[in-house]
Amino acid sequence: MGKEQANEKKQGFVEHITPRDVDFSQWYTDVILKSELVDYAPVRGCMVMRPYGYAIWERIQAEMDRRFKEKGHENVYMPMLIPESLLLKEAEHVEGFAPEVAWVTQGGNEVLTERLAIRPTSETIFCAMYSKWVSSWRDLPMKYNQWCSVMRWEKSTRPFLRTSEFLWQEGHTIHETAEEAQAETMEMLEVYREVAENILAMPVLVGQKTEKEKFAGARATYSMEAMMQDGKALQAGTSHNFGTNFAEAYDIQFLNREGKLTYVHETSWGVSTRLIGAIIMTHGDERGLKLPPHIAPIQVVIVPIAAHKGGVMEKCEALFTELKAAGLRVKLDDRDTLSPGFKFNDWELKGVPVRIEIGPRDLENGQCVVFRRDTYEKQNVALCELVSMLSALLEDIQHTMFEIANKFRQERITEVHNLDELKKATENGFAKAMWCGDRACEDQIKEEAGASSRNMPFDQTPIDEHCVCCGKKASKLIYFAKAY
RNA sequence: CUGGGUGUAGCGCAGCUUGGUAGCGUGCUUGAAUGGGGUUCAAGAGGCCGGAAGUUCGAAUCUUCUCACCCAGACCA
Repeated sequence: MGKEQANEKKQGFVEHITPRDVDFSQWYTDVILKSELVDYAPVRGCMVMRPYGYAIWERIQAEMDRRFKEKGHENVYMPMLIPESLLLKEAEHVEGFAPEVAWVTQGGNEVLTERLAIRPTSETIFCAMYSKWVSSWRDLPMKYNQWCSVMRWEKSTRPFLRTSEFLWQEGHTIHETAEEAQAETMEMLEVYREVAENILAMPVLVGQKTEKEKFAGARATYSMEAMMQDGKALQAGTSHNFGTNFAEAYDIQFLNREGKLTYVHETSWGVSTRLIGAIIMTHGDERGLKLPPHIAPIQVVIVPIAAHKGGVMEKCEALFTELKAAGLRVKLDDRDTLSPGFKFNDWELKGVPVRIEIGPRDLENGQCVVFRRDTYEKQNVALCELVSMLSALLEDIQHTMFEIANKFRQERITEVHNLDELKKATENGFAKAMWCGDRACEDQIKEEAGASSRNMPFDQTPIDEHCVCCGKKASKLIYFAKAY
């Protein structure tokens, strides 16, 4: 916050947050710190996830994990350390990750004979184990997932979006055929899309990454891309098909149905705590966080007014019990030194979807005041009808948040036909364009517009015959945007 | 990694030009009143000024080095 702002007479709702439209980056930093999602750690590039932030991650985990298991995956846990010799087996993979690997070189007082990588991702160690575990086509598929943290020695970091250590989930599967591996890759991408849109209320574009942007060692990478409120893209999840690339490097073979030794087809897919950053930058507003009800750690907060007066607190406690029993994630704010006004702002900053106010006036009328965070609307609701209306209200908020985000995104996706249009479109949104498929054009667009290719949608209905960059015959429909 | 900026009480800042051992707001503690959009009054606690070295009788202030964070790029998830 600037000096002038800090010295101004304080008024309004959240004067301690930099306005979103003034400085989006600073707004983001202010929101995540003030809403107590994270704090900076005493280690370079790392963050501490505080209870409220971690609770959001736990909600995301729960939603994802349930779906993974429904699709037949099992959770495992692999070691955090990877011997250098193991990491080095797949050349492209090494080249991609080597610059940002952190190494353990000493244990106690002894210098290690072989240094150990702190996993930047676990393909290599999964491969080592899979090669040990698979021998027959009857063993396939193997569909494992792990929840863990990984470490990448990043040069510049930002809470949730890019930190040296981050929490994620990495699914690793091996299959008998190329078709099965491709189906798995698509199926998990669809799981990600469904959670992003239905649970996080965040519209995403799914599609295939270009050769330039694909994962190191993958035959094909698919992603979901979300648009933040500054018009920049955030890669929110990836799903990779490795074909037999890793299998050949790590010797993962099995006897097929014809009795011939064959390489497995492998996939991997992951989402990280970056999703929390995506939620913040998709939905947040001038008052702070705005959490979709499905992942909000607290869906409903009850704020007593004049709590010491006859019956108020008792009524609040009864209501708390009732809502909790109805399956809602509810919190009673019984802090006795804070004024109601302070609490209103506090819970809005923290993004709680619904607030209930109950005071002496309400008790007389047998009602309460219900406030919704997404639209700021307040209404009086009879206490006897409260429980039944709340679940409908939460669903409506969830739906409305998606619609608003979707409308915002649609308005900022522009079909472009030349480089100038692309530059303009990517200043505050995505450009939808045709591309010849040459790396040179992709590089030139990055150079001139500062925009990178995001992905190529599955619906390839062309919008032009010519490449947006070189004007030659175009072969692909593709999105470009500035990215985080 | 390149360019710019910032580190002084939990948080936000002033003090630095012109050296003399630290101040404001807010928060925190205690008490009382108040309570429907960041309450009020009173009394308190809290900092070797990011770290190291140097100049000096004396350094938050001057010099050098270093670390961390923020912003914009480059690079990467």
